[in-house]
Amino acid sequence: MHAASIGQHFNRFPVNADATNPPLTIKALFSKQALNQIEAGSTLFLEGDQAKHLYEVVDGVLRVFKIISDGRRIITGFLFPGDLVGVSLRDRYLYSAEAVTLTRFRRFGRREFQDAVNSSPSLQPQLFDRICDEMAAAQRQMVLLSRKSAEERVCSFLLERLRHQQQTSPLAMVVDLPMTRLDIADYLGLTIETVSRTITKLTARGIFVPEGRHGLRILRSKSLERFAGDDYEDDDCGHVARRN
Amino acid sequence: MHAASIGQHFNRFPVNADATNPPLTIKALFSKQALNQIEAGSTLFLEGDQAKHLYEVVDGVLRVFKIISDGRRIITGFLFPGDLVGVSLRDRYLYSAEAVTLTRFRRFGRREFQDAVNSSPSLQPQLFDRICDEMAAAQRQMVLLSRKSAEERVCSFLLERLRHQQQTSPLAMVVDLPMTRLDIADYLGLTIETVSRTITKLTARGIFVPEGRHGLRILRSKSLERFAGDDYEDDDCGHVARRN
DNA sequence: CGCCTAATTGACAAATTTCAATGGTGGTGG
DNA sequence: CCACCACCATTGAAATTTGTCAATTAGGCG
Repeated sequence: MHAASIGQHFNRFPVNADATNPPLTIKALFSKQALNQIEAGSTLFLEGDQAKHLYEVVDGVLRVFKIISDGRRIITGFLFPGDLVGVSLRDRYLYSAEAVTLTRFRRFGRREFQDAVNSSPSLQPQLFDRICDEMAAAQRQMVLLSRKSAEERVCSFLLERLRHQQQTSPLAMVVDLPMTRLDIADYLGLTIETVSRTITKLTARGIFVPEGRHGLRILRSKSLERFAGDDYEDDDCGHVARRN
Repeated sequence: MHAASIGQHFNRFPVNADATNPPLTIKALFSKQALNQIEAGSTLFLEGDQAKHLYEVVDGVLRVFKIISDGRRIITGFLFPGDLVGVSLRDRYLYSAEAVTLTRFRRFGRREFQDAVNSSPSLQPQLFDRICDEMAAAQRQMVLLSRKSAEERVCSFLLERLRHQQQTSPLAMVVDLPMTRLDIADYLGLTIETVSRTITKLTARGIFVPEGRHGLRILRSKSLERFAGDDYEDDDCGHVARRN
């Protein structure tokens, strides 16, 4: 993927937890905070709440979503260990956050966090990087929601998850999906039925095999990539004629 | 709209263009840069290019987009006078930018911009605010693309444009649409035909009347709001049934 | 082992896209 | 100044994709 090759990540610095020096990494900053946890299904905060804190997911998975009229839900993202919740917001949360699974997290007062970042030149680029990642992800999602077919959406999602997992276990070929089909549907802008049918169809084609209810063993990751539909690196310059 | 009530805007400070003091606003920072312009239809930069500059639109309109396989185009945003292009990016542009109309702009080296912002405590919150706005806009767009009907998308778009124009001329009731229907379609994740049909339908309902090819006089802005589908501020908890 | 909920599957409906044709507008050159 | 051309927009009809509604199946946990 293109985006992966783009940025240097500054958030892999060695951790300095020494109390006399300011922390060198955001991770170190959070590591001093108390560890909390919430049950699967419970709410971390609601859209519109005063945004008093920032959160770092330590363990588990969160879903971040908005609700619009007649109860339609849009999951704008899932958050995994190491992710920050609420980096780019002002005084109110723009979305709600719930635990998909039992989730442990640390939190930080927004004001204190800002102060810490502002006073540390080494933290600023890290925060900026995180924000850029968030923005890039948002744009990828807009592409997905705007123009991709159900099949492309599901493949993109699985690929995203696979790649993410491979950052920690490079050889992993089983995509773990702790969230429900409804969560996936609300993330991909589809219905539960369409997600299910698409998974069935891809299974039939031998792209993967289900492994329990929350796992898919990827058999042909190349096909997955091909079906994901973001191969703008294709033949030539990508300025070719378009429909009609 | 909810988002509008959320943040304080720090970018309305009085401009200090005095050469001896650092500029107090991003606008002031840019105001010292040379004015350039590009023709309608020409390219400012391409996705994947080295991101050497940041741009401020002075006059005109830009479209910002990505292209995926088989030439599908996704316009992730339009940029109007006062907007910045490329605040949240690393070393490469994540999207291409083209002029919709003749556009005048100023630009700034990214490195210099970062330095200026980092060395000025008054600029930092301004930049942060811009980034938050960008993120909030991206999320609104995800909601739109994920779950809204064609009618809701078109109404949301027109409302967005109307509100934007009313920031400068509060009583304006004519939405100016300098972009083509294809641009609108690629922004809303629809086809040109669906956009056209939807506009026809809304015209028939007396929501607005066309004024030339690039203008719509809004007659019933309340209806427009109602049809836009983001009335989560409703009576009570926002889980009520709606519309038609 | 059996229940409960999540997931799958099927038949049908609805919304949007696709394909095709027509209409309109603005610009340019005769 | 008008006519024509190119491009953009609109409209219609058919096709396709996805959503909706209604069963049915199957994991996983007590």
